[in-house]
Amino acid sequence: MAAGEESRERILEAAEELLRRFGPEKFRIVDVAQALGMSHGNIYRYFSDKEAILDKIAQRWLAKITGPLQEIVSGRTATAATRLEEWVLALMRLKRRKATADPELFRTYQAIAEASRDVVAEHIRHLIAQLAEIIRNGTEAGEWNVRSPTKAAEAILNATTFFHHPAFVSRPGPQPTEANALDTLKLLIAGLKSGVV
Amino acid sequence: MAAGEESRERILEAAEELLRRFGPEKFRIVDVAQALGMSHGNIYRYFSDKEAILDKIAQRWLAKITGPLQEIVSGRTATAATRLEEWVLALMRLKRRKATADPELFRTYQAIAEASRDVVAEHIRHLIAQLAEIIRNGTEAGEWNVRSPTKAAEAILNATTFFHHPAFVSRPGPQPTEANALDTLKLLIAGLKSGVV
DNA sequence: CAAATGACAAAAATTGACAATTGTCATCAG
DNA sequence: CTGATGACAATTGTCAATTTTTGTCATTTG
Repeated sequence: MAAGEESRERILEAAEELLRRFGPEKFRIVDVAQALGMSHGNIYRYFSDKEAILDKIAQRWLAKITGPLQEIVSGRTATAATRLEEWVLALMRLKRRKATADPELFRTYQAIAEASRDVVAEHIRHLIAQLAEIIRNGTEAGEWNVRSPTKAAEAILNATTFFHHPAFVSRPGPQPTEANALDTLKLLIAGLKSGVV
Repeated sequence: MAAGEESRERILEAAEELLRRFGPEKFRIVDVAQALGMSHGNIYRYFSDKEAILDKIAQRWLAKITGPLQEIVSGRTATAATRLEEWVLALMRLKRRKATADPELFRTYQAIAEASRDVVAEHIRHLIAQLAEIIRNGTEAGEWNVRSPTKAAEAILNATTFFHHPAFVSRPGPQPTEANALDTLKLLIAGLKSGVV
């Protein structure tokens, strides 16, 4: 392990623990230091500031989304259409499950992710890349007729935002159903055949 | 004018003026009363509470969106596909223009609308009804093949949320372009031909 | 009698003094 | 020389006291 990497790791773990326990607004650098039995000044040897710690935690959280989705991208057993549907539904379910199981914690991660704009942008690029791969597969298999898989992937991610974006998933009140998502997906998938993108 | 309607109207006008000037968090019933030279207790003869005033203002604001869109719905000159595209783009532009022209004021209206959940729900039903009409026209004209125009309308409104929802329109940072919206719309419109909904 | 007042209790917002937190850095320990 | 400390100024958060605002209602006005 590279020099200092272990300390970085310990700090992140302690930080995440405190974040889960007390939420983002009561998250204190001094408390992280105390939990580790070190002076708070020392934390700054490993992270430039509080934000850098939160960025890293947000990054790890988002990786727990793209991880499971990658299996759907790589699992080449089903048709591309089925995988695309499954990918979107899985994204929707992953977010929903976390939001329902522990709304407090979900809002915590949502808040820190929202503050880490670059981290989120990278996450979105990753999601688009995954979707683009499924679309490319479908085109190569003759299932669809798509000139620009990346453009199509962006269009589909944008079009399904309502179903999986944390801002909507954590909204109070009635949520859209999977059936709603499938209606939208059916239209989009039919569109992929037609060569418009 | 029905009894008391004039007073209601004057109160709403004064309230909106204060709201525009000082924003939603500094909006005070007592100030509305003072602006009209009446005691604040008298306001409650016309509105059950502060929320009722804000609901009404939100309702009027949202009506300024559906109004212009209705012209696209009713103007039967172009093809349904063109009108559907124009309708979504118009919705996007209306929101964007307001958000860009005066971000502060946009956030004010957004905040009060967000608090008036029933008013927003009604607005969304209205939008769906407008879209459904365009879709019904397209189906009757043989342009598309849609069994349930309302379902299709919902699916399309959901799919374009990212482009016109106030929460996204008022987000800092880069906004999706009209070209992005058109990519999504092309897929959706192609889907309408295929009879999947 | 419809329209308006103003006094009132309860709730909510504001203030300001005080405490805690952040981030830096000169210094220390091994 | 790397890792850690603790004292420090500046910023940010807390909380109880105080003020303002809300919503009601018995009473007044024209």
